[in-house]
Amino acid sequence: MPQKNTPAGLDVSGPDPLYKQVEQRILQCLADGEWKPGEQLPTESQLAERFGVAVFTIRAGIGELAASNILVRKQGKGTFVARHSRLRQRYQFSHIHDAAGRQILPGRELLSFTKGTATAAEAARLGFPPDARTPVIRLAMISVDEGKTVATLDIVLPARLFGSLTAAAVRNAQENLYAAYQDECGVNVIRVEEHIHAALASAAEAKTLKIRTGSPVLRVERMAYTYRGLPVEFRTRVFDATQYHYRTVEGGI
Amino acid sequence: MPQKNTPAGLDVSGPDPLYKQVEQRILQCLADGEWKPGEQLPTESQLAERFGVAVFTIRAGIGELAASNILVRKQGKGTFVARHSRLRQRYQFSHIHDAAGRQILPGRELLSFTKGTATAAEAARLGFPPDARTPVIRLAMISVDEGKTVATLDIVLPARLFGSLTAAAVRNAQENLYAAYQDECGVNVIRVEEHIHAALASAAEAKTLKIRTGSPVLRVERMAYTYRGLPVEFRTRVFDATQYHYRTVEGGI
DNA sequence: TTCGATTTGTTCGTATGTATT
DNA sequence: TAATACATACGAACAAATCGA
Repeated sequence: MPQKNTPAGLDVSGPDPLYKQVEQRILQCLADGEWKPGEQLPTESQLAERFGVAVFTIRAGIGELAASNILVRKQGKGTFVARHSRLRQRYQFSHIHDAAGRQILPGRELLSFTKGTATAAEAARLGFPPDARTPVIRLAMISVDEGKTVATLDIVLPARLFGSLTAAAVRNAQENLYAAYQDECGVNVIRVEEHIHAALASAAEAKTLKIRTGSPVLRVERMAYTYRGLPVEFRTRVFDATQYHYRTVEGGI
Repeated sequence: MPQKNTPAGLDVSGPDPLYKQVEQRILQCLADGEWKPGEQLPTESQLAERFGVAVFTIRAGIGELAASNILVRKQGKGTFVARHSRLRQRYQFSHIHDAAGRQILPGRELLSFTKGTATAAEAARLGFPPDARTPVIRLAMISVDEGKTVATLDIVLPARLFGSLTAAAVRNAQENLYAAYQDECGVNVIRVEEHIHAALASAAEAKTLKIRTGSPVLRVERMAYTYRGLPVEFRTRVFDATQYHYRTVEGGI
């Protein structure tokens, strides 16, 4: 008998330690939608019984997912699937700051909500074959802060995942659009990658942002991913580089 | 007796749990230079005896510092103070990518190494009073990749911490300048904050980067910090935005 | 308001596995 | 091979937070 399998499928003699297998199993359940954003997971003892391991091992697995902001533990209540709060960002996903260093948390205004097919470039980014005419939803928006247009915001979403998204839901969404993705479509963004470019404002951008054509702008292209690296959103933000900049922090303590 | 103190000073009845106190004590030892970059810490059992707690508690404290890349644990060997490798970045501190998405890991060329006093703005960033005429070291460099000048790189260092730094040490430093800071001056960078601006190339920048004056550039201003939030370096990098861009990733798994 | 049941947080002791020297 | 050191795993106890009776 070269290996021992518990009924739950965890492999005691496998290459990965049990707590990492627990982590993967929980991630799989999340990807399968068994536990949706905001919902409570079974208690640690229940999970221990289900997976056939000690509570200690469950805690180690959950601990890693909590450190990654995938799960949230609340003493006395339980363990929950992390949500994007409606009122503030779960991550510091908004990196726009003004010249004084103050973080800008702008509101949004929806200009258009249209359905179409992905361009080859968009399909490639969203993980679809370039010639598949993948149905997408396009959102054209502007970011507004204290009455000023801070940035243009263009979003491309695969229609297959976001079929239930409506213009009204986008308009009603408060600070964080990703909360609407969760509530309306069950899509949970857990990772983003951004490419920051500098460019000169096009005539259209200049008009929207009320700046001069050819003045410097920052263009931020973001890919957002859900569980298991599945790409779910491509967005482009353009803003006046003479008024605003982009800020990041790296490293701990 | 409202509280109980072990001889090592850990407060059992304090507001913070023991493992967090262990974390703080270890951080203090690092800040005091008791264990220098690359050196081995006492074993977990020794630390447990020293602090008067169980090995489990020491492991919890060390675990948090290891997760922050402050310490490195090696099975069978011991726990070590993390180092900036000479050959590659400990963090993905280099965020410059080309149009094809390839990360640029450029070499450096030292143009000048001078000593002077901080401007008011520099003093403010480095945590000194603006009128103190704080002595600083200035490094003017260019980043070079495959024979091309990728970026200008200007660094300001407080002379008080970097008195032992020499132009030769900077020239000899391989990929990672922060390794030289460790080896030559015992300064360990553990956190950086970057502000990314877009601008139009000045005449001087254009000449160095071999681009046209007024073409778009990205200007990245970085503050680097060591233990306990002490600022130790201010650097500015400027590069051609038509060839290169800045990339970040956020979130887990 | 108080009390008790539930759930996670912290701490300890112990045993065994695995990498290093 | 043997000793050392960290990694994994289990069991147990109590603390702290939460919630409902």
